Amino acid sequence: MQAPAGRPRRRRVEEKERRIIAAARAEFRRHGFDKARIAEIARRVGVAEGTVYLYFANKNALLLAVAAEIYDGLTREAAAGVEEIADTRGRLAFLARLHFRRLLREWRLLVMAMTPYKMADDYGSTEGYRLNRAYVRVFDLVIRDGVNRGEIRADLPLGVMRDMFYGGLEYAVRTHRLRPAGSDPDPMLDHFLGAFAAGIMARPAAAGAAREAEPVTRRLEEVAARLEAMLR
Amino acid sequence: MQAPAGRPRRRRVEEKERRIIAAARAEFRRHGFDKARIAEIARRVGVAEGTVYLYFANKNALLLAVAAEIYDGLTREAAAGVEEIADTRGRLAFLARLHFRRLLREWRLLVMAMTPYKMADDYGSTEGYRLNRAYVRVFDLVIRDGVNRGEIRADLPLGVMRDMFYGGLEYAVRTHRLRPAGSDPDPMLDHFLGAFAAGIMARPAAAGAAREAEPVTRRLEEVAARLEAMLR
Amino acid sequence: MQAPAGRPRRRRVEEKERRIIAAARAEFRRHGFDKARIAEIARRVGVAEGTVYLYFANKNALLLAVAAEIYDGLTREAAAGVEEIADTRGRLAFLARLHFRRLLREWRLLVMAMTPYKMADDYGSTEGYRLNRAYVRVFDLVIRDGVNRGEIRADLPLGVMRDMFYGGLEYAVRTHRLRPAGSDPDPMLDHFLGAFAAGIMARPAAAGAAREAEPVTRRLEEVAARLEAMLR
Amino acid sequence: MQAPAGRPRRRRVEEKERRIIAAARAEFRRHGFDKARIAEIARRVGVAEGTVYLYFANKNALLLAVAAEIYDGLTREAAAGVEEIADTRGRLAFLARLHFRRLLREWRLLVMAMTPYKMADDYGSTEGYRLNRAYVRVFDLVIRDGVNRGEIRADLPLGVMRDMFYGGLEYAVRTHRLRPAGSDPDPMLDHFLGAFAAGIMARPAAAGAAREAEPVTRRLEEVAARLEAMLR
DNA sequence: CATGAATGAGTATTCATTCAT
DNA sequence: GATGAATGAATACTCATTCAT
Repeated sequence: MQAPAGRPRRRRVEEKERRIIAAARAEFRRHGFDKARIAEIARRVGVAEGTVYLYFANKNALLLAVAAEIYDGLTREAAAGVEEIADTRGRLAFLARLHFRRLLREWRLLVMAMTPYKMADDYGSTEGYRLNRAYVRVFDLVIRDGVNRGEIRADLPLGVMRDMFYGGLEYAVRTHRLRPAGSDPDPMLDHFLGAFAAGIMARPAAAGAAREAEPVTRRLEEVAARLEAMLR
Repeated sequence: MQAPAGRPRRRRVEEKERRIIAAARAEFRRHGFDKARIAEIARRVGVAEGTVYLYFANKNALLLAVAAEIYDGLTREAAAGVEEIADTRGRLAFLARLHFRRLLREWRLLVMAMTPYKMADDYGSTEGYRLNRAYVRVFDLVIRDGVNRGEIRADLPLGVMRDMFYGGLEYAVRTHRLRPAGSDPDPMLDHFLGAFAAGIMARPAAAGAAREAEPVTRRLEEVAARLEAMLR
Repeated sequence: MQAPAGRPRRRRVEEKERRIIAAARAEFRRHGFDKARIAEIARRVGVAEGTVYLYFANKNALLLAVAAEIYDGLTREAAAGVEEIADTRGRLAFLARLHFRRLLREWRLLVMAMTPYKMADDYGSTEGYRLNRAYVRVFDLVIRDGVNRGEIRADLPLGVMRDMFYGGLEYAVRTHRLRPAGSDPDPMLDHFLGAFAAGIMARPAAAGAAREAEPVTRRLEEVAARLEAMLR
Repeated sequence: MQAPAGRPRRRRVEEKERRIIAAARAEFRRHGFDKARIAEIARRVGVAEGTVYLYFANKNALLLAVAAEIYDGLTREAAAGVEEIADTRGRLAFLARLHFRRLLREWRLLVMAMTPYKMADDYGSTEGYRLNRAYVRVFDLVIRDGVNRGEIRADLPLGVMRDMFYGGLEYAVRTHRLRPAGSDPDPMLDHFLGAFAAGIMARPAAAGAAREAEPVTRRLEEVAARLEAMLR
């Protein structure tokens, strides 16, 4: 009834791989790719340097594994969250917030993982590219679903929306990082989503007219507020 | 009786500085930052390596000077172009195309010039940041002007629009680079502008219902303007 | 009633040893000693790396086994060929051609097998040395036989002839390798043998004057032999 | 009257190059190529490691420089010695002794320098090959001169003689190294030269006969010496 | 202003060999 | 006998930057 020896050993191997990735993740986060030292990663895991190379061909492969782990997590969270939300707008809000938060919290690591390292010209054929595709597929599905439901404009190429969404979010994180620590990003995200939705959502006739009037009424309210202030 | 040597000497110095920057730009473009060699830059200019250090404190300063040159050009082109266009939408189209083209053509150099700052924790206090601010100020003016004209929603923070615009464009370039060489980016840019405008414009003169609402909102707008004038 | 397992098992073991040597030979030939990888040898044989070390103490021992195999083959061929040839000159011609061809064909492997010993200070106590001795013994026997028959000068130390023969041949191969591929080495080998024979043969039945001197020297030789016999 | 600054600096540079080569020579001799450490060479010269690379592109270039120095010395000595000797046989004896002694004294370094390093297949296009050619050219001239004087057989290709000469000598050194330290190599060298000369020298009728008798008379003299010893 | 020789820190990677199973 | 995961030593080379002239 002894379990075949292969199993536990195999499990130990997978366990070790995970620990190496975890250590690498910490090291990359702390020091960036170039200054991360394989020796330090090995030391943390408690193995010899050579052992790292039994699991990963080289430093780049290690970064890729870290990136894959991050992307996997992101993709899973994104997919799970989307499944629990019914309306397109809500789904986009969820994806935006998820992406924004993760990017903000692990800026250095994620930029490193997402920016094709060293601006490779062959990014398209990269493993990193495939990881990215898998992640944004969740976004794509949300959009396609929204188009089918008539909520999203059918005339816009998906790629344009995607670039505007994720590009805008990345820049938004960058901007947010310039603000004092602890600033609440939610109002900004609301605006972002508002603009993005306005850009891509189909306009049901009535709602459209109402929305067009929105800024004007808002300005009127501002004027009113000022008048009130004067009278007080 | 000594002729004022300062001028011509100064001119010679500036001339040499320009030549160093030009050589650096070529070298950075060809090899990227890390593999660019100061020695090669000096050789091209025809000076000793040490001489480069009389003009620039270090390699980073050299990259910064190159970036500054690029940004200056961009900023000038952007400002000049905007001045010749009357309507906001046309201005944005111009800025988008300009940015897209430059980024596409000098992707490596521009990403290089921007990436270190992306990851830096003190980006806000960076010279690179200041260069960037000067450049996007053109965009900001276009937007503010558009808001004043009532063409652009007044409720959206400028920063959100800016991030969506430039973030979206950067990602669009990245996407475009994955397509076969020579692909025409214009249709995509049109869609991008369409979506962006729809997101931020107060009245993309489009939807039928919206059009009917027009007289009403216009009258409201006029009322608001008069009230504002009174308050000022 | 247990069948004597030793035999077949032993046979299997020897079989595996042979296969390892064969794989090592191929690997060494292809990549040279330093770049030959034990792992690749094991893979080819279809055993684990550790298994190789059950048969050979280390990489050097493996090279030695390969060298031994080569030397054994050479030695056997040399001995067999010499046995079938009657005259000394013909025997030397055979040995020269055999050595030349083998060295030419397996230059890299054979130089590799010999070079470490070239430089080692303890070459004399080396296994490689013993292998070499066994091989050149065939040459030695030919020479001794030739001396006994009066065909070869008795005054020359055997070692001198041996060094000239094999040293000359090794350099001849080296020279031949510089010539265009496919060049015919035979004319060169004929000249080599001619010069070598002229150098060591007692009477290259050639020069006229030498023939006249023959009776005199023969008589002197006889006197010397008699005196020597007395002294012994 | 100040000497141009270029000179002494240039002289210092050449001086440093010499010192690096000398240190490398010592290091290579002691440890062989692979185990020689650039760091140690730099330390001995008293410069930084990087400085070594200002003078030599890499470790191989350094070995080549050492080899060149050795070859230059050998070539010069060989040429000078030959010039002072009139007869071909004497010249060959000189060259043989010179080569033998140098090879014996600096066996490791010279084998390293002479053996095309790592058995390169493109030895023919190697700088090492050119150095070697320059050296053996002295031998070639001696031979050609001997042929012109009628002392050396005109029917033998020069390459054959060269290979036999230097190949034989290399093997002779190897053999000699197996003998007890301090053994006198001269008798062996005499025999070597005797055999070599017999192999390549043209035989003037008379001299030929005398020469044939030589070994016999030598043996007679040995016998006489032993008889004398008995009578003493 | 200009030179250019000298500096020296800093690390990924390989692979023969071992030994617990 | 066989396995194969783990070990760990060992080092050439680059190039931005400096500073004596």
